[in-house]
Amino acid sequence: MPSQPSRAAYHHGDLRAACLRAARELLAEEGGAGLSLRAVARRAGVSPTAPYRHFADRQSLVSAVAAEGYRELAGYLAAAHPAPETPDDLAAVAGAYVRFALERPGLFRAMFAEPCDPDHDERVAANSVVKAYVEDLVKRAFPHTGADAGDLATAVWALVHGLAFLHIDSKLDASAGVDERVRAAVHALLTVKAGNRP
Amino acid sequence: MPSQPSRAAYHHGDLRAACLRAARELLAEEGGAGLSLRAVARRAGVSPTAPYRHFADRQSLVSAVAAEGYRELAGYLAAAHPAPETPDDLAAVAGAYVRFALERPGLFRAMFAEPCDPDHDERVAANSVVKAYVEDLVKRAFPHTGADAGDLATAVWALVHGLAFLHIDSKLDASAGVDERVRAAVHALLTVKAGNRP
DNA sequence: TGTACATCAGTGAACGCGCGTTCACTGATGTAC
DNA sequence: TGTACATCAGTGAACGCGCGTTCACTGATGTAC
Repeated sequence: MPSQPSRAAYHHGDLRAACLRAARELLAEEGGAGLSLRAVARRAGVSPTAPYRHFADRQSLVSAVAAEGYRELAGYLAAAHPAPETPDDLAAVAGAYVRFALERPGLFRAMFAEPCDPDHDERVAANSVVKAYVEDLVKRAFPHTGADAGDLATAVWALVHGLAFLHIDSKLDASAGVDERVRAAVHALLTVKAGNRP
Repeated sequence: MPSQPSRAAYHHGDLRAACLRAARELLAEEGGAGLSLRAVARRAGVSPTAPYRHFADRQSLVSAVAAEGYRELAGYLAAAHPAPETPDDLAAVAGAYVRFALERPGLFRAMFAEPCDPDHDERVAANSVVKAYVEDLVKRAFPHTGADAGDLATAVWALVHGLAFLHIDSKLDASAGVDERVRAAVHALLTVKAGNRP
């Protein structure tokens, strides 16, 4: 008779989920260097080799965590503004992007600080979702920019991505409020393009 | 009698410089994970502990490499345009920034992909030089933007920094030419601000 | 110029560590009859 | 309902590895007299 069906259903319950949770905690506490299969197992309270039942190797674990991060980022952005249409809406989403990175620097680095393993389908798909989301977003906020819509999307993404990395790597003064700085920088870019609308 | 005064002056010649060179090669070939003191010593053809004569510990070596990278980046940008004054000049410098990252992704990551060790004076100084350079650059290209000059400098730096990272982490289609993409994105931003000039 | 000595760059053995991964295993769960 | 069996999640010992760092050392270089 199992104790509870939802938790600890059998041997462990859901070791895969527990590993992912442990991996995220390790990323938060020790950064990418601390993310080892053995550390994950230790934290999940399980033998060093147990995770191999759920992940082929270390790389596979990392990719799974990154994929989870991408999905979470997409949700985070959507929550910032459900249906952004104006440049101001877009600025709010941009702020959310940077905030996401600042609140989970370890995860954010794991997602972006290396080329995506092209063999890990789940990760590739999650990455694509974010990219498509950003492009769609920019196209919706600036529907009349015409042929350079892709360039604009790239520029916007690069701007917030650069702000995120410069902040988590402490390359900017932390004196000014982060949110303010993002807003100011994004507005400097967006004010312009808004003028392009008919 | 020493063989040659410039090279192999005594025991090794200039092991410190040889270590830095070896470290850069390792970064280029294997990335940050391959940069160990032992690997550096091996590559320099010296015993595993010899580098300790020149670097207090691993962190110190990494910081020295990063500092060298910052100085090199400053030179690289200056070479792209010796005295940038117009937005077009600035776009050229921005392109150089991204090219620098693409040509030395390992070094670029070592420079930026972690908070700067605040105890390593040389590294802190080199980092400041780049930051001041970017700010000065933007101020010179847009002398009349007034109070938000700092925000604009941040935005420009973030834009090129984001482009650099998105490229070296393969988050953008590599199909379009990198230089073209940078130019297009930078122009999207700069065209606007150029309109602010009297 | 020649000798005695101090300096210090590089050596080599050794330490303890955590890592990824393998393997044969155990023991609980689920299924077929 | 009860028993026999297959499945498979997790175990634990073991492997070989490269790492950072320590230590006492050696031997070449430079200096004082």
